[in-house]
Amino acid sequence: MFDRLFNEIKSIESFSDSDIELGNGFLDEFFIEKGDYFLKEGQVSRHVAYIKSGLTMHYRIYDGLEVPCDFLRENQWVAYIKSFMNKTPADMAIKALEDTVLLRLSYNNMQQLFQLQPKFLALKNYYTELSFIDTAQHAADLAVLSAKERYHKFMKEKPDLINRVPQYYIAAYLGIKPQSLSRIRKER
Amino acid sequence: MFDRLFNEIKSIESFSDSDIELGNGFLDEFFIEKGDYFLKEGQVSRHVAYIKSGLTMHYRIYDGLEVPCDFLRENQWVAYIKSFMNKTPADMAIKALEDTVLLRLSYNNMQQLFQLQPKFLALKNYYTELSFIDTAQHAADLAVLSAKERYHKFMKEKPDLINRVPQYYIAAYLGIKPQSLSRIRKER
DNA sequence: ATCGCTTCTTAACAAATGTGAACGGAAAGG
DNA sequence: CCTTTCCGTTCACATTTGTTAAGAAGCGAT
Repeated sequence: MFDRLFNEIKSIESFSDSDIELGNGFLDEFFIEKGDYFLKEGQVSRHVAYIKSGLTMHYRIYDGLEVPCDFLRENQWVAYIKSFMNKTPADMAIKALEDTVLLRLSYNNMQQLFQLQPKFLALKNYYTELSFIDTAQHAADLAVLSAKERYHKFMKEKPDLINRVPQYYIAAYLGIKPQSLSRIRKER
Repeated sequence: MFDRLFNEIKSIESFSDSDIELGNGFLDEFFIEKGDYFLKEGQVSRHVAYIKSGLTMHYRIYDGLEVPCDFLRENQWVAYIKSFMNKTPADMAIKALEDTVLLRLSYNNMQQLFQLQPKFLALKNYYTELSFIDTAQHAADLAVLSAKERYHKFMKEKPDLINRVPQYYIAAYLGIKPQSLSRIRKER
């Protein structure tokens, strides 16, 4: 059932089958309906989670407007590291844009897992680095590319999201207004 | 001599004095002249380093233009995780904007350190998360703030860099042209 | 299917940022 | 010390993006 996650994990840190079983024991399945929250602003994040199916969005509110900074979907990990690791109230929220099925790992379970098998620490490191690289690329795109170029790149790299994420969220993610995105889309 | 680094490390992961000594044994001091490179594009990064003094800049070339994505200075760690961890050629360069004194840690030494004391793995995790948070904030600023707001925020948060980094680099970091930055600076 | 609400589109105009060029001063190198 | 190059500034004008407002289209709930 969770083959994809486990095969991926094995290839990253050469986990044994017993490691996998160990890890599996600490996960619990969790469901979030479309529009509901994985993490609300002000809460301390207690879990990270692997997305079995569905779609989540990290975002902040600026001037009453929801501004996304990340979209995560099936076969990705969702977490707000800043709140989760430091146990501080989140200055950001995460909500489901679709009905979403998760495999959750709590903070305490994660710490136990790290004690029992330090390779899992290296694994978490690995995933953090992946997110870091993505975020750095997004920042570079915002600094260097025009609005039009950012949209075309988004379309090329995440074509599935174009139809799963409302356009005003995509616009905000790209740092432009919905009307501007509409204008860009109209050109050819 | 390295009190600041060691005190910081101790407070993060409750390292003992012998841990600190262990770590210290794996570091070597390294000097980079202003304008020289910590990492060239195309090279595989072999080290991370703690900056004792000086200033470095991560950047990419776009249209023949150097576009910074990070400035790091004394008491911070400099690294290009993507190349260093995956042993892939860097798609980015890091150079010194001032004469810079580093404490370097090689990839092999880091791995040894992780074997001998897994806490160091948690420490690396911690520093990666810090950079991640900074980068995510920078991306959000680029998406949400106007050029003027980005500049004022930069001035407020990193006032020392205003005088240490050439303005055309700051402009590129903020995602604007040098002339626009000049115009913003002129207004009062 | 209909109603009500949200999202998307369009347009005219305003504001912000980019472009190209010129100038002057600062810094670097001989 | 002089020369050369680089950097920061300024300006006029072009282009991009934002703003405001309105209507069309999509979507959910009844």
